[in-house]
Amino acid sequence: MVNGKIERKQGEAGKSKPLVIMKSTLSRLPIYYCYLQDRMKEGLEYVSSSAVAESLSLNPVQVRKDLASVSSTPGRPKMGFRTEQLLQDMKAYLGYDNYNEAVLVGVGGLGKTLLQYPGFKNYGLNVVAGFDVDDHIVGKSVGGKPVYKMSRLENFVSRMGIKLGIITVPGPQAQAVADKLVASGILGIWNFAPAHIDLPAGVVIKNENLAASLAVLSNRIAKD
Amino acid sequence: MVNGKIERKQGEAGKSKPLVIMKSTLSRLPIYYCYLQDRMKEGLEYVSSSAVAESLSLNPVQVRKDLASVSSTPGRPKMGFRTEQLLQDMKAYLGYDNYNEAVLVGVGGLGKTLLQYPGFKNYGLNVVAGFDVDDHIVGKSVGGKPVYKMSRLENFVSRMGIKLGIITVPGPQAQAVADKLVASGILGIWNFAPAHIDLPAGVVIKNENLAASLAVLSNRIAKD
DNA sequence: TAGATTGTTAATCGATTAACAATC
DNA sequence: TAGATTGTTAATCGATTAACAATC
Repeated sequence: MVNGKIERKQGEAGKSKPLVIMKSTLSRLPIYYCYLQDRMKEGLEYVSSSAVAESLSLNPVQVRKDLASVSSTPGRPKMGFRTEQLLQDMKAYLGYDNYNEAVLVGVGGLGKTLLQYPGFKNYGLNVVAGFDVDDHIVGKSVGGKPVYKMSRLENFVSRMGIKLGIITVPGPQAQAVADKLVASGILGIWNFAPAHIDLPAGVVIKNENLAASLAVLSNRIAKD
Repeated sequence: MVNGKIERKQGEAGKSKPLVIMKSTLSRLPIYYCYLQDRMKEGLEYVSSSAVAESLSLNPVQVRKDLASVSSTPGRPKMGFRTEQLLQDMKAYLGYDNYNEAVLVGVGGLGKTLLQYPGFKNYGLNVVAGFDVDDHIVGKSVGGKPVYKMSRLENFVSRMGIKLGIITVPGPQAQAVADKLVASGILGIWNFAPAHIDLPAGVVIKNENLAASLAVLSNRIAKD
């Protein structure tokens, strides 16, 4: 009994931070991050979760929990969180400190846009090259990034040890591209193609689906 | 008591379909739709929810419920749903039958891509024009869509009675653009700008946030 | 002190998943 | 009939929101 009590106490002292952060929290962090950067520029030394909630139209409790789950130091009553510290904690947690390299496959309309999108570097993402089957674009460079032919994909990815692949090919080719990426050692796929992709366990995927977003939006417009 | 019973019975007979469909279901419908189109092309007359679930790596119960919530006719045991009928029901529910007109503001990299994206017409979306401040692009046409100067936005939107606005301007300008759109009578905003937008009640917004998606994906890669 | 803000525990909500009876 | 599939009701899970005590 006494032992149990002591162990519990030690356990409680040990848990400084939750090991995992809720997925929903994670997807809000970049929004906070962006907002805090603006406040930082304004020279605001402290920021309260209530202020953040108010500005971003979120529930204050939700914001408080979200911030608490990443902040290395607890918020101070009546003050809130130190803006700079909080930004740094988020930056570290989101991995914006060290670049994550990625390749992009399919340099069409959307692919081209993403390849030259300058914003990714703020999110710790560095798209190092594009790949395409079209001879008209292979060999060119888009936004300073080289475009190689598909046959070089596997060698490039495995040699550079790249872990993230962005798929922007037409739907029917998505699975084949994914298979190649996986075979080269990719661990995560960001899929913009309108197609379902089957993957072996251990490889994670995030599907970006404009049609799904649009469906929700249109439906809400229609109803009101 | 007897009355109560009768009324309950009538109520049950009356509810042919749920009036509202879960948001999560709604966002899966386009995925089913796409899948069913492929099966249709293959000439498959019937399709079962178990087969759909298997192919799309979803839970069979979830798929069954989703399909049941849009299908005008119940699925038949041992058979499943008539592919053609189900496609038609989804098409109707998602509003893919009648075009929803939209304007796009900010014809930069992403804006240009979306303006000329041919896929939207499959989703019942017709982006009729783009607007921008840059004189170099104003007056040109992108993917067959005219690009007008910003000063024409409000007049254009209100005169054409357009209900949906797509925002692809840099973050700091998003709020001002949204205000103009709302003033012109827009009911829904599809926001691709990395910024929070405040809106009056009655106007719905869907924020598209690549940084959020990326955060979730990177985190899952890092952990595994 | 009073009031604003914090963190935590409990209640609610929405969505998914499990269990099962009904049907062809 | 047996088996695959359906629809529905109940249990579980994850996330949000409400309630409240603690702190500066």
